[in-house]
Amino acid sequence: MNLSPRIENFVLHCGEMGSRWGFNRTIGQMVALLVIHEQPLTANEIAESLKISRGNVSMGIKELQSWQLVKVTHIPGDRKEYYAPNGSIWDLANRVFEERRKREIDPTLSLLRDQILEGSESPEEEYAQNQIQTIHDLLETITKWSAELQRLSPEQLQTLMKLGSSVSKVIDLKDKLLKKS
Amino acid sequence: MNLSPRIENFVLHCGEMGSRWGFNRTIGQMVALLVIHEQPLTANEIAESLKISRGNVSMGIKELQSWQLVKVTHIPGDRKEYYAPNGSIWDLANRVFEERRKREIDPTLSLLRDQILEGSESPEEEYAQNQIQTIHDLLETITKWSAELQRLSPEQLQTLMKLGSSVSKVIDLKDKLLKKS
DNA sequence: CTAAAGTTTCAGTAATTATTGAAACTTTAA
DNA sequence: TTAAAGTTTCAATAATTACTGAAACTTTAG
Repeated sequence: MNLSPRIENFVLHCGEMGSRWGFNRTIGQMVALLVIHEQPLTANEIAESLKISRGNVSMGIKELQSWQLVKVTHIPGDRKEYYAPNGSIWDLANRVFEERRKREIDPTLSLLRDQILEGSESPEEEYAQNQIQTIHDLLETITKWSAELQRLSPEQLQTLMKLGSSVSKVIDLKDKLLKKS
Repeated sequence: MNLSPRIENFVLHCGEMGSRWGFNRTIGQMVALLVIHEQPLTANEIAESLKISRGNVSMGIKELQSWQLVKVTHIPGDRKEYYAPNGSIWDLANRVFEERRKREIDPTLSLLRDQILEGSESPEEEYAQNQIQTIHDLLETITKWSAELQRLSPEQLQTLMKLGSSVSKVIDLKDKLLKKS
């Protein structure tokens, strides 16, 4: 399994970006490789293509499954496991987005909720408590909004995204709508 | 500078989350501390509160400035530098969001653009090229959309966010609007 | 100009995170 | 039932990233 220079370029880049996207180099490379290949690949092919150990691939697959980014397929008469991306590019991006929300926002939201329940004891903590409330509200809004986006169909999302510079017009529109009813 | 248990709790949590938010533990703690304190703090106070070295604070401040998250203030007759959050919670979140877009999306977008220009040579690369195009389009849409959000006033953004479950209604509305005109 | 107050830098080291590879485990064809 | 094919686990180690603290640098009051 030798990669063409161009594909190798893409795969290596995704490896470098991997850690910024919430995983590590190997995993970034693995996603890239799977996405760019029409046919599913075996663990050995992945290891060979990326020049990494078989064990590393196994751990990577496991991680990618926890992100729901790969699926396993089989070829009749062949007992090897073949791996492929779990859905379209759009599906994958959505899952990464969702998973990151879980890791980056949810734990904090839950801590802040608890802290708000406790109330502020000393007057010195009054300001702190206020700031915590503000952060909490912000995170909650983001969470609700992102859940909302997840609920939209890809087509609706496309429409929304493509609204582009007319977003503010839509907001105005919504205001008018509210006033009428 | 001793922190109350509750504030310490918050600060430590932000430290743990720091790396998930795109920086490191120290920096997460520093932002938390600055945000929770009404008065600006000196570098020494920060070092003492967080029990970290003075040098580490200096590097942290530098990093926070590159994210545009802190501002420096002075007290007349005192030549020490005092640090405070650079704007409201909402401003800070916005900056983090923007900065992360720059680090996580822009480099890839630029690589993909180049790769698309090169075109696909072998037919074997045809599929790869297609996938790259799809990723490119997705990232470009996200970029445009996020620039759009940055342009909205906080109030407009609030309105948009609070649309919540009526987002899809607004999209339908927009469709109707388009058909009329 | 100079010394005191304050800040930054960076080489060395500590802490964390990723990777290998060999051994253990699992599955299946015969 | 067993041995060959395939997969997973995990202790050891490599690679990366973060932190300290002492020395160098900068600023300013007198």
